[in-house]
Amino acid sequence: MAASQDSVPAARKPPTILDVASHAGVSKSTVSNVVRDFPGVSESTRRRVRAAIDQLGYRPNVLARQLVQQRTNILGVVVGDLANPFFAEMAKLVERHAAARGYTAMFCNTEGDSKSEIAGVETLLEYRVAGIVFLTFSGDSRTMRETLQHQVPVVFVGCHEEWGDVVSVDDVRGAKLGTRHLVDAGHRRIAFVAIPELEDRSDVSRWEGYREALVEAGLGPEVRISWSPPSDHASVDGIDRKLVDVFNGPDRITAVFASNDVAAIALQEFADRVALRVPHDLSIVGFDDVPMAGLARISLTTVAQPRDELARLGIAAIADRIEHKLKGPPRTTLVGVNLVTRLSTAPL
Amino acid sequence: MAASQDSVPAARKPPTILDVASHAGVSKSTVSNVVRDFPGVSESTRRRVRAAIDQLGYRPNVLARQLVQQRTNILGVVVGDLANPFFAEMAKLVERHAAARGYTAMFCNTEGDSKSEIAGVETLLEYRVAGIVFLTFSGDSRTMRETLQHQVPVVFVGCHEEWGDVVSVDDVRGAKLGTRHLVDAGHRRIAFVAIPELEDRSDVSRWEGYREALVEAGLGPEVRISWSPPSDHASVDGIDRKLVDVFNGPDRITAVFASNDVAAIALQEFADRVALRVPHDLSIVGFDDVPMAGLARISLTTVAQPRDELARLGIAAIADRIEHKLKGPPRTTLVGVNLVTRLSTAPL
DNA sequence: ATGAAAGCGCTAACAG
DNA sequence: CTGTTAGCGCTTTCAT
Repeated sequence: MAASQDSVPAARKPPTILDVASHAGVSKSTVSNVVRDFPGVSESTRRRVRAAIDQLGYRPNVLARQLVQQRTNILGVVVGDLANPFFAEMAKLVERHAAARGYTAMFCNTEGDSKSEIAGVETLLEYRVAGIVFLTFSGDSRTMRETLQHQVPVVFVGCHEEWGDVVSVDDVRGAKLGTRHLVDAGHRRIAFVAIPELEDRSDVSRWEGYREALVEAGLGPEVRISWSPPSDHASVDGIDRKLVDVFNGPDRITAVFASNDVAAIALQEFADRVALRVPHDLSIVGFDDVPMAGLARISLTTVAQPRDELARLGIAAIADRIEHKLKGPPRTTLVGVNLVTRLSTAPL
Repeated sequence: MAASQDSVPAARKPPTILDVASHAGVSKSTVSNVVRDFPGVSESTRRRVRAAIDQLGYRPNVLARQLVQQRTNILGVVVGDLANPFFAEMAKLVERHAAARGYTAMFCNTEGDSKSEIAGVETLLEYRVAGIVFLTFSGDSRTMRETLQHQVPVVFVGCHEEWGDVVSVDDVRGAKLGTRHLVDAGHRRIAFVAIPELEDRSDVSRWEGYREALVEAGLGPEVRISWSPPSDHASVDGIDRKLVDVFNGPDRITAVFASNDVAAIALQEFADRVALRVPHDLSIVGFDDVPMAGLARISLTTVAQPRDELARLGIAAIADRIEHKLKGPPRTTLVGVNLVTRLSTAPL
């Protein structure tokens, strides 16, 4: 094989609709009509045009089309951490459902940083995305709302802000379910654990659910642990402590409700490291039901979110909004959660 | 708050460069010059224009710009399974490095299906992406090559095809390393496990490395297990068998080299289920070193790929190709792997 | 049934 | 230093 054959050539200019037109001996409008399957085109010309298209390898330029149509089929998807298995799966599902409805997804990973969240959204807006799907909203609601106001439809999937459509689980209910499971198992000293980098509005609701469950059970006080794995320290009710101390001593925490599975699994890992036995010394409940949670070796009790349903309804909501099938004030759709009981929890 | 305030309004038409121009009392070229930080613009007009931009909330229309410039800053990223933690992490890194070099990533999940791979690439091509990054290439090389030929630069990151730039680890060497670790531990009956849905060119190389390690050690024959978790059966050297039987009896397999961590962890899970002890009854080596592999409860011995380096070099390669800083025939860049020894392997 | 013409919002010469 | 002009590739009236 000659070297020249193997060389990577400068990208050749792709054929335009005009090339096809002259090749087929018709006007460009006719080509356009054929491409878009517009009715009134005679069978013979249609065939001729099709032939020219195949021959030249013509592919319509979406940018040009969308420029004249004044709207794109691009959906911006904002996600905090693609490496978090929950979001990875959601991203995949969102992409699939978007494609099924004729939209192309443009992702934007924000690292949970409100600065890059704004920057990402700005980029999406420059591409004139038809809508934005937030899988995480970690940012500053005020600023974001200002930059987005009246620009594009927005849907929050698995998270919530009151200024856009929402499709999510009832986080309060879910957290209550998870915490109550611990209460029912006889635990009295139950803490809430969150990873600060990932905190958003959902965490607030989950904290709320946790709190309500404690109150209803006449338990208290609530204990909030803010922990960045794999650190040995954490902020417990706002003050810095050695994490291991929290789980030892007479007043020790015997069970934890984590605001998501990543936090829960990190805590389990921590427990293993410091020779705390789960669930014997410490029961752990997570939130999300990431695939990993189901592994026998992890076996995490957790509150499962119906990921596919979230993605499907989320895309449906924004597509309907874009296509003006849905009008009026923001709508919230809540889907059910259910507790998956595994081996990370046990009676006290 | 009035209901009308909360309603989701029809997207307002965003201001154009002309609006800004008239607002600032200059021509649109001047606005354009300001936006693009073009030198020769007087400080006073620059300020006036900037003011108008802020006031109107003007945001350049990237589509229009890229249409006239005849090139986009969009990078297409083709990935087989975003939910696979290795690819999720790679996707995230690729997005970040792309952004750092001024490109926007457009992802396209193929489910390892060559049909949707083609469809996805077609879509990317319609958007006139500046280049395509393959994180997986599961497809039909022939067809793909035809559709891409002379269209856009292509880079294969962590996978390889000879018709584009490649940035990957030396899969053969990596697999040899992993397998040799088993050989050195005294294992004599070592099998190769792959999940058919995820197989691609890398798997072929990894099989090759596995084979070479066996040959060099004077061991054999090689055994290839093609398994779809969590099935109880698998194709062993082409014939269907109960998977558990492979690891029992006098001629039992005592160690396995899996073509990736997902397969390895699935196998470990299977072993747990059928009461095979890892590593006592069965040693397992994976490939990738996904974050999960490092959890104490998983503790998978595996061949680690330097993900960030792969992503960085991959983006550098394609960006250089796009920007004509790199010319000539396809180039292959191999980066080092290293074996991470954990508790899933032990001497026979 | 087909073609001509007017833009979509922007950049990039080129004039002034 | 600033404005004028000619497109980029396409869709969309409106004639023919």
